[in-house]
Amino acid sequence: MAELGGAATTAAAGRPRVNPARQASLREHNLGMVLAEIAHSPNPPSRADIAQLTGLTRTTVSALADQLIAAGLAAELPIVYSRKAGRPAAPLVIAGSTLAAVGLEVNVDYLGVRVLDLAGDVLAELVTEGNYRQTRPTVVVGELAAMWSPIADSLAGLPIAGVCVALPGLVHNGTGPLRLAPNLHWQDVDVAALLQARMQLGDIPIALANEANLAAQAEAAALRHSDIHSFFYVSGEIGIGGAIVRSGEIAAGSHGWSGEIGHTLIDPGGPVCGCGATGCLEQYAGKDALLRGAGLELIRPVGELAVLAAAGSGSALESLDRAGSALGMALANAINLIDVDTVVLGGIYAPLIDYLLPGIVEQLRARVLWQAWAPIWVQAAQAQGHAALTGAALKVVGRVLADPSGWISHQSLR
Amino acid sequence: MAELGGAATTAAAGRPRVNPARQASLREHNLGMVLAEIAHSPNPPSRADIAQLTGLTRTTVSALADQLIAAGLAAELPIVYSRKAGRPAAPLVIAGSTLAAVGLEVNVDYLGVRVLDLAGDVLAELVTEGNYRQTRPTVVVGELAAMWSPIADSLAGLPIAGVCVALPGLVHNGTGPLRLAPNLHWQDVDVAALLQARMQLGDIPIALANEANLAAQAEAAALRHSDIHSFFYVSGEIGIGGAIVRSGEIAAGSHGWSGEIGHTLIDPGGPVCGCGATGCLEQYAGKDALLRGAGLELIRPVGELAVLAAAGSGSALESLDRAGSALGMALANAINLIDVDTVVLGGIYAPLIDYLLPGIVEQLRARVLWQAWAPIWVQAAQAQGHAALTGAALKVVGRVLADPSGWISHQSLR
DNA sequence: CCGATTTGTCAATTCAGTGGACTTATCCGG
DNA sequence: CCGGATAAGTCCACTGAATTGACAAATCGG
Repeated sequence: MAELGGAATTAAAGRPRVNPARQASLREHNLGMVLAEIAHSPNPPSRADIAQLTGLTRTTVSALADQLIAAGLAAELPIVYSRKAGRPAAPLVIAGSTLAAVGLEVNVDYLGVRVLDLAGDVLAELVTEGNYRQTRPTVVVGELAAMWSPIADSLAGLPIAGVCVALPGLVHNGTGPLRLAPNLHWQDVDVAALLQARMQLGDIPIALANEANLAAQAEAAALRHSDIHSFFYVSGEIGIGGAIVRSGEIAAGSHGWSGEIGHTLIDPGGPVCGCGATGCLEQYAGKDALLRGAGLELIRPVGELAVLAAAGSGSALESLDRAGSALGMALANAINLIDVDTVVLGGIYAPLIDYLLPGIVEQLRARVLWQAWAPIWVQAAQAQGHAALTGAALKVVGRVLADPSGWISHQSLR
Repeated sequence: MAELGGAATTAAAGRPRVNPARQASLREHNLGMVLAEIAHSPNPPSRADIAQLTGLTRTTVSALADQLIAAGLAAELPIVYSRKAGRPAAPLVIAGSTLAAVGLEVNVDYLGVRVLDLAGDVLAELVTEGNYRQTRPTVVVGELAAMWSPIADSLAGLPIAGVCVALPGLVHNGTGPLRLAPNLHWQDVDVAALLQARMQLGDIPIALANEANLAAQAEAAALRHSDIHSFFYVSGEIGIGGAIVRSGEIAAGSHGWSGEIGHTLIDPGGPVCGCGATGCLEQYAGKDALLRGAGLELIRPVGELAVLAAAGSGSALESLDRAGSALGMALANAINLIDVDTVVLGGIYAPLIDYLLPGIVEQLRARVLWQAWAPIWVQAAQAQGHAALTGAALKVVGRVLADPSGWISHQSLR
């Protein structure tokens, strides 16, 4: 976004290049800017507000807004009487229910479908709890497609802007196959192709992404109206995922695999990890390690751990403290490396944050080089309830918001 | 760069915003694109070549090229007869000797000045070896300014595009004070203000940056015509610095402090580090640790270590192996986190790479999650001879190349 | 009801890039 | 030695997007 002439084309094995800018690029850019302003303002802005905020003239904003309204991407609210002098403003909002952004998720203990409209409101949703460890991809994808089909009917002709699937593993470049999902026990599965065959979506593109990255995207959206736009997101589940967010955007890395913090080295003499190495963070702060350390069965929900800790159970507190310290060490490494000043703890860590924080803070104090010069914030995630599912749908929404002209011309073709 | 309407303005404590695009933004963008093409093509391109490469029309490229030539940023070479049919092409190059980009460096064992022109050729250079541990900033900056003054005279009226200073420590945001340079023993020093007072440059801005980040910038320039544009750069010195390079640009982080890998945790039971924590990478792979492990005095040059290793010295090989393993562990963490597929070893590691590589590769094999799906490259730095000094000057060059219209209008004001 | 004020629109202007035709300059084959 | 083929660079009329300043619309306050 914000690239003149569309995104820079990173030609395979070539020097990074930028696209030429023509008159149409101006339109695309400014159209995107106006739509972003409508989408992200705390309350619906008027054309004049947008002109003020963007630096464009009212004339230009008017023309652009009209185009957005005509395309069904924005809408005018009834004018609101502000009891101030002057002609009252017509507030603009993102148009709801004009398109469907589909988020899907395959995770270790549930499958999910969530459909948002452009405004981010939920149009439909379905989550099936289950146990998907060591499953066969074709079967699970079939189940997911079966969940989709009644929802597809209920959407009744609403144009589908795209589909994005959250997966608990390494996804190659946002489209390529799922390389490795250790807890599902999947490897080199072309999830997009499997879904394409079963969902009957025609040529609607199916994107794949890592679950933690998408949860971070949902969190970035939740924090949009705060001052926090760059942070490191930690997603505590069976495994520990993470994502780097800069100015509200996921920094995905060269292959889309960035943010993997679960196998940070904590102690070379530590326990052997499922990945084959020794002393990984996951062995100290993963869900299994937390529960085992507290003497709980691995299938118990983490809520029980919080209950035990609140009751003062020694083994629970000890397990949480150990996990907190280990998390702190790994996060200190990460913060020194990528220089962010905020850490957001999601997944199972959010409800446990009070017990984890002392250990984390102690390690950050000791190990982050610049901790004396700038504050470091650690907080629980705002986005709740299958955040990755929301993030997946938001990714589709974001694509339309970032390039409304693309969507408009795409729509006008059908 | 590549942002329509100039860089996005990240307003303090506001949501990230983008600038409005007007006609002039088109010019700026395309002018920058044409200049970048001239600067980065392996051999001097003609107007027609540039049109081909950028996607602009020949007409447009001609107009833009003429503007660049008029501004003294580009120049036409004598036409070259290619023995092909058709009118011969006039090759365009970056104009040499039309402006001066000044790189300065304060490091632990030398001070340096290096002046490049826009084409990247060295116009002047002066390096003074010395021992600057535990020095007083005013004295050292005075020395540096004294080195500058004869060079300034020799540049005889060439316009100075900017000054950038490489420092071995945490620099706040590229301009703010130097927060901490442990080996110089400096803390919260406003180096820019000190230099401004002594260099008599008028209102020419003085930027500051971390030495490792700038060395990485030089390396990125050296690798420009290769296929490598994203990598993690490790700068082995007394301390161990690093930098993240993505598509040829330094990813500096929220405060400009990213890339610090020297205090990655290797073993919580390890030796106490100067930073106060235990088991940092620096204690295993820093210059002092390497020499001490090999039984050498700390003031010896690392060349002696390579000699000992080549002669088969057990303690030298052991020290190098230990360092290699530790580096491998830290790099595995970093690669999992930021997802790059290339590591460049600079500073003292470049000449020692053959001895370090086995340990590094072993750890990367064991700990990088995706190592089975994509190759990881580890190589020695190409840029030699005070790379940070070159990087500092290149940063100034880069600013002009990225925004030629800014430079042109700036120049026309005087 | 009228002036002040603010929103939204209209018309004329400016400016950058495009597309097609044209000029310039070379190579090559007869 | 000349003319056709070929490619580079330029000229010119045109298009499209944003700007500027004026104007119409709609409200508030006295």
